[in-house]
Amino acid sequence: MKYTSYKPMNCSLAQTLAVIGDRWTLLILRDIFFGQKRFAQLQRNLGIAKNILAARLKQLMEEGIVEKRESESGAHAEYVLTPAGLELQPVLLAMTHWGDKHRPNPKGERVTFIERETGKPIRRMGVVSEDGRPLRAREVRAIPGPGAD
Amino acid sequence: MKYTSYKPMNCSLAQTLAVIGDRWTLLILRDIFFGQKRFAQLQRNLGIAKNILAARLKQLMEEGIVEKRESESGAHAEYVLTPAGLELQPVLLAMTHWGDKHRPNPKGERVTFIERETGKPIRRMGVVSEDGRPLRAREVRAIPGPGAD
DNA sequence: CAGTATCCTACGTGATACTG
DNA sequence: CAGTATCACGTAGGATACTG
Repeated sequence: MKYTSYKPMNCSLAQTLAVIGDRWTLLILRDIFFGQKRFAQLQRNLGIAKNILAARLKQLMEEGIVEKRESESGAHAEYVLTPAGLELQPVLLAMTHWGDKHRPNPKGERVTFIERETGKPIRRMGVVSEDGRPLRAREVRAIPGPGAD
Repeated sequence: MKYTSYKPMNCSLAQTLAVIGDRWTLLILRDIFFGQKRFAQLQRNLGIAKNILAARLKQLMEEGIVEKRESESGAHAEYVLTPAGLELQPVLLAMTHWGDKHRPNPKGERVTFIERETGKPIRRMGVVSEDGRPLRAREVRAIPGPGAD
């Protein structure tokens, strides 16, 4: 009768969904990845209700994805990604790449990710073999590990 | 007053969420990636209500992620991934990797992805520069493209 | 500015019964 | 087996007013 929770599932994907699977969470993280730090900025950019944003940020803090701190001037609060949060970048980028390819804007790419130092676009997110060859979906197989049921 | 829809957002990430952002969708896709093909299998493995599963599969077909076909014997229906669906694999794998690392099962890795031909584990999903160097989140920058607002 | 506190409602979900 | 139909429910989401 209650909504099924992701938490008790012994599945790495479900565990990730327990953290970022809510409707707004990934969009909030996107904005934080893009440099937004403040509550009001996030709220305006996203058009999200304040109570929802507050709840999601609280949840992200409890999950260790985001940290709250004072700004340098001490004038306001800032939300920044923790190391665990930063490691969500491959997830965000893989989803962004897929959307840009399969649900494109007719005017072209909406966003390009470049390497900060060289200015060159990064490589498209993809599955890669141990020695660096790109693999297609069918060339990959999943086998249960010690933590499987 | 209505739930905010992802569709009108000019954002590649939001577009992807419009396709796979529902609570059950990614878990269904996971099972299909893992080789499940039939309605009853999916329903039992996931513990999902039949009407929900039917609705999600229908949606996935409309979005061009999954196709329905007859089994070879003709005895039952099968759901298989389209090319666009197969290209979601990086998303699934990135999420699985994150969950396995940051929400681990104490007994060890829940699943390992190996290259079918060599049997060797694939490389961990990560952001990579044009010439193949792994990049950390902070070394990547997003710049607006022609499809940006 | 950065939230809480309330209240309301629509929607996603879940259970079950039924059908070709 | 592979769904459809119906109904009942909880909760996520939304709007708004208020607070330190």
